[in-house]
Amino acid sequence: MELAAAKLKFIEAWGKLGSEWGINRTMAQVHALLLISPDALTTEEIMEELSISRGNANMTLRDLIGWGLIEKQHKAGERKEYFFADKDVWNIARQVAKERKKRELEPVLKVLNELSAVSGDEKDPAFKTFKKSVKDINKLAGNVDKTLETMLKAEESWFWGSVLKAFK
Amino acid sequence: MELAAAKLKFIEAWGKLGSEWGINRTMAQVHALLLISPDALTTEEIMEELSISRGNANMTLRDLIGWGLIEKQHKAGERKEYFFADKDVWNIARQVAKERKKRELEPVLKVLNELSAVSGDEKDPAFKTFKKSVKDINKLAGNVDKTLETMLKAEESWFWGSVLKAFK
DNA sequence: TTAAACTTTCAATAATTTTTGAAAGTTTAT
DNA sequence: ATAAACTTTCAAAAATTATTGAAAGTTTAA
Repeated sequence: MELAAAKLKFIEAWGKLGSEWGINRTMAQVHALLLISPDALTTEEIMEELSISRGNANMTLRDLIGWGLIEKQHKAGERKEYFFADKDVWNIARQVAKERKKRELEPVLKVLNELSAVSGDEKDPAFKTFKKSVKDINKLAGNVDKTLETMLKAEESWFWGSVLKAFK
Repeated sequence: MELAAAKLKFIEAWGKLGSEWGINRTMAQVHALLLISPDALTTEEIMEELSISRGNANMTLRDLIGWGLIEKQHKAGERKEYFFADKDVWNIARQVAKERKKRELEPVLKVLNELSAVSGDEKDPAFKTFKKSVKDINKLAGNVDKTLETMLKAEESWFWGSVLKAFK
């Protein structure tokens, strides 16, 4: 396969994966484009490459900056803003994990903790089932949380080395 | 908090989390409802409880069966179908991991492998950057895959015991 | 200060996803 | 065979989410 076709396929696959996991397709595609681009690109170039409007490009780029996945770059003597993606895949994974933990997991954990304090009749099957589910989910979520915390602080090789050795 | 209010809050939170992770909100809510219900419920009861239409309830229940999260139950002498959810949270986590791996991760891994075979000029920065990204993502995905494989086969206590011990 | 170059905003529109509900289909009992 | 009880389908409608593009805003250079 030629590079040009491969790029398109990569961008498409990344966009699809993103949308299946609750991330805007265009945002994933812009990220993919910057990830495989050796140089920083302008809004203009991104609009062109992905056939999207100026407004869409601008909003998507701001979102990606908000996710900590891309940065602005300024070139000497030029007014235009250039954008580039962190190319370190482990950093990307950690950044996504960090943001989703903060935006989505933590609010749910907060609710689950509030729900742990539900009051009712210990003899009522509905009450017992509810409490057990909340408790079990809390326990699982706690383990996920600890693992993510470790991941966020860890070097890639140490992290996977530890995990995979543990499964020997 | 009273049980009735707590149930509503749980169903709402589960629905929100689902939708943020690419799972239909109603599907997550129906799952939440069955998860905290000590008995199997009929389509009628689910429609009533969540204020959704018959068609929606039927489709959602079929989807949940497809995900391996709920099952039909037949009661002696009754025509109606009853639905109940597996209450084991570790089983649920494994089932979701298994399905998403199959439906979403594996197709992407397939594409990434095809993209590894891209041909081009080794001196071209665009080519080098593309290959490196694909290679790095492949490596990360491979580690995720191994970890998921282990998770799918493992008992909860062994799995988390191993993981958390590794991070000591 | 002016104007050109560039970025941001946001109301309107388009696209996608979800839901409805009535009709069609199926199963069971008599 | 019939009818009641129940399930499934799917075209149309509603709701949600994403995108456009022109106008407004900002920055820089002369």
